[in-house]
Amino acid sequence: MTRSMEKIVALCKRRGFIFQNSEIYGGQNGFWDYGPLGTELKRNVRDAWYHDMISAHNELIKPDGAPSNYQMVGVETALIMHPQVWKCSGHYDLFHDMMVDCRETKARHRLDQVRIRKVSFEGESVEQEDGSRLDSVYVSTMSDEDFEAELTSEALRAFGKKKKYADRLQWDGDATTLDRIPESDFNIVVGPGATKAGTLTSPREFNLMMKTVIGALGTDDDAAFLRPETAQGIFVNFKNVVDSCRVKLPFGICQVGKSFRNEITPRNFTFRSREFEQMEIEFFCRPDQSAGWYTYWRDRRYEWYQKLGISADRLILRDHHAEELAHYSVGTADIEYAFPFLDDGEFGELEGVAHRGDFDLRSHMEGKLARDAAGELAVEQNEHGQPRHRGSGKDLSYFDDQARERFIPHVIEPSAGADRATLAFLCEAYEEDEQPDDKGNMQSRTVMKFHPRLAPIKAAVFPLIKKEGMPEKAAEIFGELKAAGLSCQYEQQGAIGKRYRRQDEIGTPYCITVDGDTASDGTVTLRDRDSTEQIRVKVADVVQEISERLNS
RNA sequence: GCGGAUGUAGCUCAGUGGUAGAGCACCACGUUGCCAACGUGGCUGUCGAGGGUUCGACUCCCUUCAUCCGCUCCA
Repeated sequence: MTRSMEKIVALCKRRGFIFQNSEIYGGQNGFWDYGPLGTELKRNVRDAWYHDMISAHNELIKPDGAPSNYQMVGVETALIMHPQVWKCSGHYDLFHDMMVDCRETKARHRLDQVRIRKVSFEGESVEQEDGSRLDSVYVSTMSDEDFEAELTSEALRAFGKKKKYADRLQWDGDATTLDRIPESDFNIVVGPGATKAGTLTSPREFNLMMKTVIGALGTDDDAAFLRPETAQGIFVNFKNVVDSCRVKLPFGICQVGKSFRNEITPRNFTFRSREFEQMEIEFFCRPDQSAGWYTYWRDRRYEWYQKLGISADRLILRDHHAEELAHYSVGTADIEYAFPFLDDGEFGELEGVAHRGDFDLRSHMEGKLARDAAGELAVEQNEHGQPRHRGSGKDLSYFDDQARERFIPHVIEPSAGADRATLAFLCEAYEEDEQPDDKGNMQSRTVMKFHPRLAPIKAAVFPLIKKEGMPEKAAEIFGELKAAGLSCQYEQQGAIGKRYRRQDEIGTPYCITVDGDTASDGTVTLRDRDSTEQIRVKVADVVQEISERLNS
C-alpha cells in the first residue's frame, strides 16, 4: 500500500506540515501544531471555504439547486461564553457522560446505554465476583436493536442454560437501563459479556467540555467552559445580526474558529483532537422552505470537497438513519472521507449537515428543550415544574415583512472541520509514482498532488546553475511572484532534479527554471508537478501565466 | 481508561553493564548542467523524561510521557 498513514504522518513532520504539540517536552496527547507549510495549507483551506461560501457569494442571483437567492455574512465570537449558553444548548447535560468500567471484561460503557433486566431461573444461581452465589441477577447488553432477545440469551448464558429453556426464565420487571437503578444494586449486575455478577465499577463522570476559570481569583463560582462548538456564538448573535445588518431571510451566518472537547481517546493523527477548528454555517430560513435548503446545502457542501480535489470514490454523503439522529434533528447527513487509517469501506466524518429545525433559537428563548411524552420538543422541567435550564427570555423570532408573518426560523447547519478537511486534503494529495532519472531509469517519487488553490507553495524558482547571472535573474522573478502575493520558494543548491523532487514532495504545482537560454531569448522553463512536463514562457509573462493557471 | 508493541543524530535503523555507530538527509568546495542517491570535506545526539540499583546504565529495575495496534468512547 503506497498511501499509508504512517508515511503521510512522517512526511508531515519531515517537511513542516504538522508537528506533535509540545514535542520537546514529550508531547501533549490530543493536541497538534501546524508548521510553516501546514499553516499555509490550512489557511488555504479556510480561505477557500470562506471565499466560496461567503465572499464570492452573490446574493442577487439564485444559485442552481437553491430554493431562492440568499445572503451570507460572517461573525467571529469569543471562545468563552456565558455558562447558561451551554446549559440551554444541551451540551452541559449531554457532555457529562456517566461511565462504568467492567473489571472482568475491561470494557467501558456509557451508563445510559447499558440495557438491563432482572431475572432468575428456578432457584439456580450465578457466581458473584467475590465467589458467593446469587439466584436473582440483572443481565445486560449493549445491544440497541433487538435488546430483548439479547437479554434473553445473556440470561441463559449467565445461568448456563440452553436456548430451549428460554421460557423458563423468570423475569422480574421490564428491561431498563443501568442509570435507572441505584448503585447499590450494581453488585447483582452481570456486565455486558461478563460471566460473574458485580464486576462493574461505580459510575464515573466524563466531562467532555473543557473547563476554565474566569478572573484572577478563580473560585469555583467563576468556572466557565471553552466552547465545544462555534455554532452557539452564532445563535446567540442571531438577533444582533438581524437588527444591525439589513439581512433578510433566508440568510446564513458563518464562523471559523477553534473549539475544544475532552475527547476520551484522541487518536488518528489530527482527526480526533481536543483542540480543533470548525468552519460553520448556520443558515436561517422559513420553516416551510427548510427541506429544500437542507438538500441544497448538503449537495453543495459535498461538491465543494470534490472541486478541491477529493476523489468521488473516497468521499461519501451519508444520510443518517432516523434512530441515529440527535433528538433535535429533522435530518442529518455526514460528508465522510475514506481516511487511510480506517479499514476498507469505512469513512470518517469531515462535515455534518444538519436540519436543526427551530431547536437552537427556541432553546435560547425558552430554555433547554427535550422531547416530551408526546414526542414534541418542549422546555425540560425540573422536579419543581420549573425549566431545568432557563433560556434568555429574549424574543428571537423573525418578522417576514413580505408575508406579514412572525415565526422562529429553521436552521440548516453545515458544520465542517477545518483540521479534518486539511487532513483529508493531505491524505488525498499523497501519491507515489515513477519518474525517469537522468539516465532514463525509473525512480519512485513522492508527490503531494494538492489542488493548486490549496498548495502551500504555488511556485518555486531555480537558477539551473549558480553562475552566469542565473541566480540574479531567478531572484528577480522570485521577487515579482512574491510581489504578486504568491507564496513561493527560491532554491539554488543541489542538482536540478533533486530540487524538483523536493518541491514535488511539498506539492508545489509549478517550478520555474532560469537556464542558459534565458539571457539570450528572455524565456524560462515552467515545469508542471503532475506531468513533469515543461514549456518555455517569457520572463515577462511568468507572473500572469502562474496566476492564470492557479485560477483555472 | 484497559491490553499489546515501540521510543538511540533531521529521517531509517544498528549497538554493548565501561566515555555512541552506519546509511540517507543537510552544509561547504569541486564537477555535471533539466528531473534524487558524482568526488572531497564538514555538522549533528542531554540514546523520550524522571527516579533507583551499580565504582560505572543507552543497556538492569520502577515510575511517567508520547506514538502505533486492538477494545472502549466519539456530543
